[in-house]
Amino acid sequence: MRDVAARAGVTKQTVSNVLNNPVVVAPGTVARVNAAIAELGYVRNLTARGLATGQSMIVGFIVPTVSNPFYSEIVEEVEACLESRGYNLLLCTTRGDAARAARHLRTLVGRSIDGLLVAGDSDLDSHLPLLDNASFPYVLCAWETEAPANIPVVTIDYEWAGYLAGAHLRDLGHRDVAVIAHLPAHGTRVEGFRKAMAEAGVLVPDAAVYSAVGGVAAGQVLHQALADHPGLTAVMTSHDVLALGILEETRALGLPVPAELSVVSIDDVMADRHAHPPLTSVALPKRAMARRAVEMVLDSGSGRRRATTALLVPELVVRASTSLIGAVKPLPAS
Amino acid sequence: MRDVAARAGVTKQTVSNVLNNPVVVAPGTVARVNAAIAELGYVRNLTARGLATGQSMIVGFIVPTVSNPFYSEIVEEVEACLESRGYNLLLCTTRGDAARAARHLRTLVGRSIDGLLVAGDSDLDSHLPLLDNASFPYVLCAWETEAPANIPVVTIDYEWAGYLAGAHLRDLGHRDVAVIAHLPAHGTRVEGFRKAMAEAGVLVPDAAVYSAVGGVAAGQVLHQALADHPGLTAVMTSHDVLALGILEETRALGLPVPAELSVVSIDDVMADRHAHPPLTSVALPKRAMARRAVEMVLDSGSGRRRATTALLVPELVVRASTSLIGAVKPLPAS
DNA sequence: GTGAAAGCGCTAACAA
DNA sequence: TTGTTAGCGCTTTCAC
Repeated sequence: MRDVAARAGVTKQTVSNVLNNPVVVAPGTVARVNAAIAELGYVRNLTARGLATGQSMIVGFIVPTVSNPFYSEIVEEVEACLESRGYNLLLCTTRGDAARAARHLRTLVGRSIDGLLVAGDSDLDSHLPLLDNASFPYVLCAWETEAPANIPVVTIDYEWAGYLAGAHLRDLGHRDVAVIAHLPAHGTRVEGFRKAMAEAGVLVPDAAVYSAVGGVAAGQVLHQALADHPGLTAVMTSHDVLALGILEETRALGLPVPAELSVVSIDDVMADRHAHPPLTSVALPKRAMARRAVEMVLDSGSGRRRATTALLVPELVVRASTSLIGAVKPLPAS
Repeated sequence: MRDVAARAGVTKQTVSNVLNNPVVVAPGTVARVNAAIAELGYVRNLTARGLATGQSMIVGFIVPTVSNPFYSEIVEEVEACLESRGYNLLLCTTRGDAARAARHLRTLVGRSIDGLLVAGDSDLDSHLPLLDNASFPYVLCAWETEAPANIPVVTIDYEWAGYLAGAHLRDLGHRDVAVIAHLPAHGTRVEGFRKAMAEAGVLVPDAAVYSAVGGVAAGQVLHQALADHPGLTAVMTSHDVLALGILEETRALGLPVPAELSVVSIDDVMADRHAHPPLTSVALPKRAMARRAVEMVLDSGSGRRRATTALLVPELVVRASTSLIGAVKPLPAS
């Protein structure tokens, strides 16, 4: 910067002024400075700028993993929003490792990042106090369990998502249903589901709620559920990874969906559209949540700084994996 | 830091010394300083440290997307390696947008990051000169097209991957084959495939090489290929997303795999294992590549700084989607 | 083993 | 409109 200043016959400060907007600089000077910048191939050092301003133009994001379509979509949207506002993304994954999550948190506090988004409750709950020393705003994101008070959180109404799935099955006439869920993480979704079924007077017993991690496991669990509940007409899964696994399994079993078993899920991942049959799922507004979260951290300086909660509402997307109970069975696909 | 120093009755410098290894500090002093740090909840400012040392402990990574299993796996491994060495990851996605890629590159040059990994050749080829001004080492990664000379690159022998797929089909006796590929990006893989087939004297004509982006499109293209080549006994796809789409389609078509059509692919994504049938695929050593790339950028300071090229070799993983030509057809799954 | 001084490259506030 | 002075929080060099 000093070199640029010298070459343009001005001081560092003037160079700084043409680089930043606020101060008006004489057109001639601007031209000379820009010429010098171009000739020297100068790029301003953002670290130094960050130290001087206290703004790093970096936002951190702690996420459990990126190899899950739910999170990878959120990460992409967050990155896109940040980029459009001139920020960069510092990505940290926890991978189900609480110690690692804590390490990340500690490092981030030391970095003067301009904000932090935290998704993936399970690994972090207990370590959140580390952020007390943080000099930047942070918001919790995609938080499914009870969020600590006084911390802004933008999340989805997961219970409502479960309710919508349940109401759908209920309205289709299903009464003998099972749930396959990623527990305990998705407990809220199951509660919502139960509430919807309860409105038709049907109680979903614990014996009809199975736990599974991953699509393959879900497939196995389906066998169990089918054996336990011979009258079963429908299944809800707590997220699409499980549902996709179940769809695979029904195909192997020769069990026609939705004719003999309706399957409804939660998340609405892109692959759902192309599943066989296309999966009925409650769409979680991931991208909207991502955008909201970014706005929230970045704008938390201006205006009120109080903890706010944004609760986005999911919507049912009906495709072909659910049908009225007792509907005529179509012939198996030729 | 000044406060810590005051509380411990020493100077900033001494605090700095206990924080960093090199200088030996009296045990008593160390204890007092650490106590002060703990009491004050002090965390050292990495921006300031970065400005002073020229080391930010941040490595950048430019990738096309994270919602593709190939890249998300690489991103995860890169992040893990960096974390274990005390670095953080600055993630940039290009999303097939060259302008955006260029913007990212420009910003990164201004950040004093300690290194940069660049994957996703197609969007960036032409903008690479922007890195000439960079003050940090960078390495190209997962580069499939011709890499610019004099830049270190760690990638995979994609042609060999194609060759392995071809050799597998060839050794199984297949002669009438088609290729469905993400072109032009995966052209190298197709070339390798052709070489393997050529060794059995079979020429794969351009008319048997189809282009498709995405699994659904691949499914459509399969119809076309089947119509064009009635004698078709095997298909190679250039990556697993396409193969998975094709497997779905064969199921809808009632075309048994591998009895009537063998399918071999390239990549070996986790989902392959659980596909129906499990997909035979040439495994690209993504995680090894990620590790190598991280080592390469971070260690490029020490020792020789010359451009090096690491070419990792893929390996065929035989599962159940390929079989000897003319093998007995199993009955369709009950 | 510890302290004092200088400086990393930039911006903030004010003075000219 | 431009220049001057300070200082962001840390490390480095060297003297004590």
